[in-house]
Amino acid sequence: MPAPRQTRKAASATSRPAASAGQPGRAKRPTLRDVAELAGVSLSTASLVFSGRGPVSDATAARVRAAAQELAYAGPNPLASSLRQGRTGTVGVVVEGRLGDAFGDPFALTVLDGLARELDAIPAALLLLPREPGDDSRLLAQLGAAAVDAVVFALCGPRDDPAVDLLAGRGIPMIAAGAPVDPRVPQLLVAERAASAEVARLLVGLGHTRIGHITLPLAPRVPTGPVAPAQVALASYPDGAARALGVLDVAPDARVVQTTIADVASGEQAARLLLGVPAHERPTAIIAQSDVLAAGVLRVAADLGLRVPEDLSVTGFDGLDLPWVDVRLTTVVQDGQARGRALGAMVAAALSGASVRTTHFPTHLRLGETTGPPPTR
Amino acid sequence: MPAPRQTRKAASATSRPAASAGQPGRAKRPTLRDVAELAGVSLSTASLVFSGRGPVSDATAARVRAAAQELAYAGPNPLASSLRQGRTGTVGVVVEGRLGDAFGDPFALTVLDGLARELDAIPAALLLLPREPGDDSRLLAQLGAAAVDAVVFALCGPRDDPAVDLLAGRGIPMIAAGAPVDPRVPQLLVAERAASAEVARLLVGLGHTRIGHITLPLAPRVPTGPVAPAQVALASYPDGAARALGVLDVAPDARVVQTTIADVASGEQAARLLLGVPAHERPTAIIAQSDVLAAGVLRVAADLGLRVPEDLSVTGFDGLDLPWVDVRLTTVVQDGQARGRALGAMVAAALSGASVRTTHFPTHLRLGETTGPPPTR
DNA sequence: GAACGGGGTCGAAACGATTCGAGTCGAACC
DNA sequence: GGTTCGACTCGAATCGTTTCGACCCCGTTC
Repeated sequence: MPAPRQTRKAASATSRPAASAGQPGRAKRPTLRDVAELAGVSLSTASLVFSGRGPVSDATAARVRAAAQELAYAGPNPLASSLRQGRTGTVGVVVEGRLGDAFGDPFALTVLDGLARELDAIPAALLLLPREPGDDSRLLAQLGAAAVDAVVFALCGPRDDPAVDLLAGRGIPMIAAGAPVDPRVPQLLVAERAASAEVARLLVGLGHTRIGHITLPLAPRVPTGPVAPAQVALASYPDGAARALGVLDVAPDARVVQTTIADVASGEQAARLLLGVPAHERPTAIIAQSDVLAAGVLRVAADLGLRVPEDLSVTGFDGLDLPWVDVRLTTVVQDGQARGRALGAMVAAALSGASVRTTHFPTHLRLGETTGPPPTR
Repeated sequence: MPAPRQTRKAASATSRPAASAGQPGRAKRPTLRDVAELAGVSLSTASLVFSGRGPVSDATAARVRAAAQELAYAGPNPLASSLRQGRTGTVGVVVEGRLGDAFGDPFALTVLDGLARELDAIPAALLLLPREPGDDSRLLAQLGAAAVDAVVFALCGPRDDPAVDLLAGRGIPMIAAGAPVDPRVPQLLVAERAASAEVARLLVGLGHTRIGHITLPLAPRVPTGPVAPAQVALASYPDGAARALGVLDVAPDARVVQTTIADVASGEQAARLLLGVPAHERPTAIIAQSDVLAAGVLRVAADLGLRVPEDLSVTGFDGLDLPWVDVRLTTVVQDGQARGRALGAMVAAALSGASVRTTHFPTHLRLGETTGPPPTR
């Protein structure tokens, strides 16, 4: 075993400055160079030991590891490593609105879970990038400063997003589920409009003529309240817009109420707006754009003494299994887990250099116990 | 205006290789050097323009910006910038278990939301680091590869965590809420045991003698089922253990059942174990370690025809406002938002070099409609 | 008119790794 | 015994910034 050669600043390996009084906590950390010098090998060999990428004799590797141990070297600095390799092992997820609001919807959580699971195989970790509704500045700043390999727009968001320009300029691949709409962003699409139309057709077929529709937010910072059908097509969030258009395709006279966020409370609020009218004007069916909204409708119906489905039919979207909802909701089932995983797979493909194409994701109508013919008069 | 000097590889600024056929997507991006050369200034001056940190004449700045525009330069590479500055603008959050499970509990989500909100001011983004229960390897790999400025253990986790050694070795500050327990990790603590004991005291004071207790998981990968009181003290998750010990301090005979995850379904399952016994053995009060678990208990009680609180008292923990629970639960209120923000503030302090001390976070018992004297046999 | 000060700019040294091509050395083969 | 072949190791270039100290030039001040 050759004696470790003393080269430049070899001393630094042995005598550490021991956290100078000025700096509170941050002592100087050993680097790979320190380790290499203590082990008496070159920087490159030491690197090989940690990355396991090249042939290194067992003896050398052991010496390097011993040196690392002695210096309390915790492994290569991820930042330096990433810079060199051009990979960070981090994928950004843009989240619309406060985290609590966005993931208060169990469906969104399911998607995130599936996505995380799939990215785990790359492997990559998830960086949360929340966007304050109506204020892009913080998100753009984050995107400019964050080192990510790719960005996923997993949840409903605006059709036009300035983040796309920024990311495209950086050459960072993007994957979306519905929004933003841009040729540079491959999508995992759900036939929102068709699925929604199918629900409306079901109800119309049952004989309903007065139909209410509760949408997800159609734009940032909207209040919960009625929306004119003409405005729907202009909505900034394509996801909710498409579902609403599907309903209007089949039931052009549907009364549309949009919500601020997708949660039970908003669903209740919207339901009260639709149902709090004289009985002869009251909708006999309410199509909600999400199961949590539908859950709110069910609660209001119970509160108003309306039986479901005898007095009121209710439908949802997503096919959640909410343990605290006792009826089986008629809804459009989409597997959130699988959707998240599919998004993750698209990310993986993009990162491996493959060109990713827009794909479709299946849904199906599930008949539950919350739909039936309208009350006879 | 001086003509741009032609220095080494100045040509690369004008003639771009245009995505060679071999590499699918990744064209070579312009760097700050390209911009500087095109603008006819030094690299350092160009850097100054983007960081805004030094004095640069308006004319020069404009020229640099124009050059950037022309080359479609999207701003300094975050990776290189971070490496140089030693800061990434990213804070890791260790999440126990699948994302869907962990944040299925609205309380956890609230904490995360508060944390994100506070970190936003640093500014820093949140990197999700899930740990598969009972399998640290993936987490450790992620931690080794992820570039984070700090790590937060915001949710219940194991008392002893190998991640602490790794992070301490890297000099990355850690902040925790209960676990892991380690002198290198300052904590934001809740007086779990005392709060829990207070609940138990309330029930004992009301006259209850047969008390059931439903705990959060006490260790990774546990099945939902009964736990011997002696095992509680040995539990790997200090959070749930402390709450259980608080109950046992006051009601040593309490029957303890632990759950797999904190959700309504697990609460139901545990409640059935406790309540599915002959009436004279059946607990007259159930103390749940979380409001979602208590919600499960309420559902089972309703299913079994037990009136709350006449036949069964039920308590929770967290003080959630669950829109789909109609009674006002007796519970220990802790403001999750505020707790998250407090954690964020501790992170901010740690990053600014201050030494952070373990702190206590307040809770208070809220009397609701779900507790009363036991049935008079 | 010399000394001084300050705005503006620049060169060069980090930051901490990875990777490529080249070099060394011993063993195996003819 | 010379050659070839691997296995192992090394030096140097590179990733794309930020930042420190020096420098230059011009306007002030005494």
